[in-house]
Amino acid sequence: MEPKYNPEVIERKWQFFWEKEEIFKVELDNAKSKYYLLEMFPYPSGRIHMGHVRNYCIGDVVARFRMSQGFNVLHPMGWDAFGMPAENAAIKHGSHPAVWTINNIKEMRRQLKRIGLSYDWSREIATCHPEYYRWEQWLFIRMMERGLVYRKKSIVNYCEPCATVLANEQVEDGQCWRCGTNVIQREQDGWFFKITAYAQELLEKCDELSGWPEKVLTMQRNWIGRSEGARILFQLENSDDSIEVFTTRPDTLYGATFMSLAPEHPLCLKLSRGTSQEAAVQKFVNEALTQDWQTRVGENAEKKGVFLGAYCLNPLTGRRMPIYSANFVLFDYGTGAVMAVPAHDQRDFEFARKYGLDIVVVIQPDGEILNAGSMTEAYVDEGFLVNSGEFDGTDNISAKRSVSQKLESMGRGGLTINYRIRDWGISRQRYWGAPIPIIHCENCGIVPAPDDQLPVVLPTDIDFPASGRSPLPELDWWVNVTCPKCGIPAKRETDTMDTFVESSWYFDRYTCPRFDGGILNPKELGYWVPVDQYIGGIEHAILHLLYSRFFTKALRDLGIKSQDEPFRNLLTQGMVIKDGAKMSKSKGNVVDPEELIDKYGCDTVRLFCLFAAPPERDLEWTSEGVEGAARFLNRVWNLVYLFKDLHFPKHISDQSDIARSIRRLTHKTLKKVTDDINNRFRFNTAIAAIMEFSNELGKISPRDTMASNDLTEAVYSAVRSLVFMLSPFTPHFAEELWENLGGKSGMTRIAWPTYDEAFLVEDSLLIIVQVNGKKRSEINVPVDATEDQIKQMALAELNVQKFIEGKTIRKMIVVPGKLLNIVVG
RNA sequence: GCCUGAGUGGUGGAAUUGGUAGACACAAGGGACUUAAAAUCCCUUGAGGCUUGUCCUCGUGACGGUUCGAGUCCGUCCUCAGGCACCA
Repeated sequence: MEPKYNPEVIERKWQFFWEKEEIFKVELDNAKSKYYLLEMFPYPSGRIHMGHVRNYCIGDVVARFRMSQGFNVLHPMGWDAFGMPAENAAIKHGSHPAVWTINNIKEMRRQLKRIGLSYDWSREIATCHPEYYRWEQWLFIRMMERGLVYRKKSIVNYCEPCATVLANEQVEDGQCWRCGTNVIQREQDGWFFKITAYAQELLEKCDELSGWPEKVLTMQRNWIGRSEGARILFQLENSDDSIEVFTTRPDTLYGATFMSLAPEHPLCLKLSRGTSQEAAVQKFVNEALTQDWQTRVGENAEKKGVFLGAYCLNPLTGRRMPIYSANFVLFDYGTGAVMAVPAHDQRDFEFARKYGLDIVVVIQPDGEILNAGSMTEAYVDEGFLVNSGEFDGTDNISAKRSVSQKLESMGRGGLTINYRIRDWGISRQRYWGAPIPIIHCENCGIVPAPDDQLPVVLPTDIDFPASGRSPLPELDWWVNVTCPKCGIPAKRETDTMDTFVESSWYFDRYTCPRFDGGILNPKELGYWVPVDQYIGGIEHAILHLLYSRFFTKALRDLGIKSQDEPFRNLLTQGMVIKDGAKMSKSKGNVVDPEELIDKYGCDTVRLFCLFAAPPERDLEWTSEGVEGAARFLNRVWNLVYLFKDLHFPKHISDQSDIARSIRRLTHKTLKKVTDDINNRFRFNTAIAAIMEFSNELGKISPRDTMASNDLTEAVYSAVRSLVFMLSPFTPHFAEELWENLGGKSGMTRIAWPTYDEAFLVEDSLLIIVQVNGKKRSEINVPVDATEDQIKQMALAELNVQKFIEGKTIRKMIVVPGKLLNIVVG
């Protein structure tokens, strides 16, 4: 055994060993319990960063621990390989997105391998691979057949020079993030996934996700945004057409005095046409649509509107309600039209005051008379209906139902549930994404690519234009095809899919990554899913996790999956922070993982990542802390070196108190570490316990063991337990020590040590003695001491007597094995 | 504004079910070794007090409450972080 810890040599040695022996390769085995552990796969940006390291180290501890517990652990890794940065780099450096991506994957795979993670690399997936997106295209068509995919016109952020739709997060201050041009709102055709079909189930199933952080569930519930209310039809004056609104306050319908439409609402221009308001409305709508979002609906945005020159009729009062377009009405929510009840809605109130519109009070609170003329703000709370015809006097809560029922009987609306969540627009006018497998035919319209023509391969043998535009629409040889239905010349869809589509099902594909008989191999899928533990950043709390839940439900309804939910347990790890801020290039506080590995070895880096904070909290990076982790490993190395030649005694002839206490601490630590990893994911406290254990062992010298073979046995076992407990955290370090101690290599295949309750028994107990709840003394009592004996010993304590002298003992509270509280008065 | 979290020494954090507050580590100070430094090892380290003890008082964002006993439970409030936000 080397007298000094040399991480560079041993890390290379053990990584080679694990790879050669295929230690982490797993296969379906019905005889064994499976455990599917997954960390969110990375975007191949080129270099791994500390956030990745932290995420994957946390996962690796769990994986190795479960392996040692005898589970058949599926622990895969892959690449979320489509996306804009590849195109961006291509424009900047003149490389091809595919080449850039493949090189990045190569580099990052090399970096990940240096951390010594327990992945089954034989299952590696890159989502840009045609054999991956082939099945995504297949699924797209199946979903289309079930009505879960459709095409519609919608209003999107659009950058003209770049010729693409931009996601909201790609618009900065109203400008394109890449070219700086003002983004415009443009109506455009696009493909949508009907996630709203599952809105209710996605919401309800949140209650069953007991292994998810409450925080994430709350965010998802808010995002889905269910609200109960009514839909109401307002007939247009001099027309048979109606405007439909959604409201949560049908009880205030008698007080609706005007109507507000979102500027995007098609009726704005239609109704004002030919009226004296036509020009004003055009100007207003145009302004609202070209304005950036913050200016229009931001915190300080002014509420503005314009009369359309048209009226609709209140279905219950018959009142002529002027129709306005208002900038604060969201086209995306409800129906994009709002019945305005100024007396009972603050926005409508302000709007009515500004434009001189009628305010009619229809809800009266108890003990206060509202007067429309003197109100300074809307009354939005509960009360009784007034000015509401047959409903006068009913409380407004029950009026919600009765008013809705009346509307329903009139055919003018009824109770309904509205969701905030929108359908998922997946069309991107980008090149580097999975092609949408559709053919547009003049005769047949939209025709899916036939299954036997899948995958629709993204052409890669092309020059990538410097303009940044997708080259696909210009690629005549690719775009021009014959219609699979009627055979006439037709054109391919040139939009590609949002990259969130790939990440919505990759965890299923890991169960059978090379299967070519279908999207998923039912046998493998049935054995491995659901994911038992998913680990990743909180930034995916809504999008990725919600989309994945949606896909699992869609796959279930297609008869492919049998689970309702993809991820049984979710751990959201915190960010890596340095000098109080998230590591970023712009702040100049980035720490390069590889430099650290060069300097200290990956085991030290791993140990620090796991020790400095519990996983879900942010981790403050300090170089001193890393030094500390390295020092600890050196101390353990030296300790093991010191005791490496101890032999397990043939027979034990003596009894040693030190041996007993070492044995007790060994098993106590085993219990603590097992429990912390198993049930709590508290690696920081597990490591702290190991440190304490190691500190105690450090106090024993080899000379002590010569005198007692009882102690020899205790230390022999303690040192081996110490090394084993470190194996999930610092696996190379542990394997090397284990081997030097004569152990078998491949520790994940060796059973995790169990603790023995018999060794945990203490010789004596430390009892805290309190007087009136304040600690006044502590006493050591024999384990078998009776309550009376403990009380007598406590009362005999000098410092206790000081505080009870001259007072009456009211009672004594005994917490067995821990504490005695003497209550005096 | 609403919804989540969180607030403990100089710092990161611990205290798992209401029972010794500050484990473990970092930093700092002192000492040993060394010609010296680094490394390593040992000691001290929440604040305050004097009577220097198996001592006392205070102390977990603030103020109340429940309890024999509260970092932990309840109420009110403050601060910070994250999410949502004119959602009809």
